[in-house]
Amino acid sequence: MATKAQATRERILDAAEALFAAEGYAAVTVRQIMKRAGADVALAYYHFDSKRDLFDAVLMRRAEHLNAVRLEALDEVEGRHSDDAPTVEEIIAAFTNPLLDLLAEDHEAWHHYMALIAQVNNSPEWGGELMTRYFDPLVRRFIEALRKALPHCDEAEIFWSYHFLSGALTLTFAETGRLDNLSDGVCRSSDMASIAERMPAFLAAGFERLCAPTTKE
Amino acid sequence: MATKAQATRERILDAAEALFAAEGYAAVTVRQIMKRAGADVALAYYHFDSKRDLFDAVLMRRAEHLNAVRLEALDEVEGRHSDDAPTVEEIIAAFTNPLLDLLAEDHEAWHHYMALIAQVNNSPEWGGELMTRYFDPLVRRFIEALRKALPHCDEAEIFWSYHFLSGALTLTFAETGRLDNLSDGVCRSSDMASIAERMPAFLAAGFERLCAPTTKE
DNA sequence: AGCCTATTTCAACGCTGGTTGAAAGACAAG
DNA sequence: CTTGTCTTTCAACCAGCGTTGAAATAGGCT
Repeated sequence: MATKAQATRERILDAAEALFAAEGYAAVTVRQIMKRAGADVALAYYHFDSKRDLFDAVLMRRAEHLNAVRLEALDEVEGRHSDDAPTVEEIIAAFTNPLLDLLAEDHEAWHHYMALIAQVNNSPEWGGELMTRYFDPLVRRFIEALRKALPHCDEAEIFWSYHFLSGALTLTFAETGRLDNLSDGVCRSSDMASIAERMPAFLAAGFERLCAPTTKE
Repeated sequence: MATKAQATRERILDAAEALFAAEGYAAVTVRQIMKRAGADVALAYYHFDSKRDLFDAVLMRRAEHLNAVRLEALDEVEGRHSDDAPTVEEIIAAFTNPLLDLLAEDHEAWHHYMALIAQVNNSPEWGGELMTRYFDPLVRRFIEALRKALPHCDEAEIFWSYHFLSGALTLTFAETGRLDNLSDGVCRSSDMASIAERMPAFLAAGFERLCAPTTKE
């Protein structure tokens, strides 16, 4: 059992996660990471192949857990509706609530991770490929569920709606402080209860409006 | 008329904009920028104080124009409604349509700019401060207009809704290719007509749902 | 013509980046 | 105690970074 080495490996990942989240991949040096982790620089290259490999490991580590709990939440919602389909808002809540739970459990860690994901999602260099690699299977399951909840809805409307959702979600969970500045303190980015109350409702309304058979021929 | 030097200055800004948009501030070197601009490295430091100053100049250059045309669009919408208030969707369209117009005029340039803004908006390091510095006056005007269109609505609901809008908008205009991958080609990030048809409607529905006096006491 | 200023080039400085090879330490098995 | 493997440290390499000072060029005044 290499439990001691595993622990340092985790410390390295934690340090890298925090720094990458705060300043972005390129702005952070391996030396900074290892200083924060309290270990020698060269040790990074014992546990990981390269800086880039370390970055991938940071992304991977929590992606698996996150996908698992979200899948569970979706299954739970679908299980509650054995005959009818869940509402759009319920499905979206199954997508966002697990995040809120994880943030409640360990805000520090998951907050860093979410801030990092927001940057990746919005990067032309990485957004296309990395988000697809780490999250696509789960997202496709959610889109499947949404399609059932909106049976008369075009495929394109659902994909576009999901894309709007993705942008709103990643920015919101990134907690950049923008909202705090803009609202002069009326709203706080870190107020998870406010997010839980508002985000699923807001987004569900968007889905339903786009999928309503109104103006389009 | 320093028209010749102005032209090189613009070429430097164009090159910097494209590279910063594609790879982020820290990943891009001044040498790369000047190579793309077809000029000597040192010339960057004749026209700008530092790499960071160049970055600010890139952001500033189009921000002013963008704010101006958006303000014009909002004034135009409000002018059309001298007695009643414009609808939420009209106001949001006044926020997004100018972007679509600019992209139609010169896609290359404005696409780079939007991709850059998406990264800034989602960065904890810059999102709070820079977005506030460059866009706040305009955003506050829009929020004012929205407040009039939703007179019974809480301030907090409007700020949160705007925040969701901001995330959806910046990711969408960043055109990262994520949507293309996810939808297996059914939707294309670069399809501006699809955005124009769907985004204002989607977001307006969200605003209206959050501001509807239903469940909240 | 010569001059003056605005612009552009050249060559370099000091420093830090990611990365590595070899040596040292820890520690379990024999 | 010795051996061997896993983990950690030390010291260094070299390419490339942001930045600068001084020299070259260009182009409008007088």
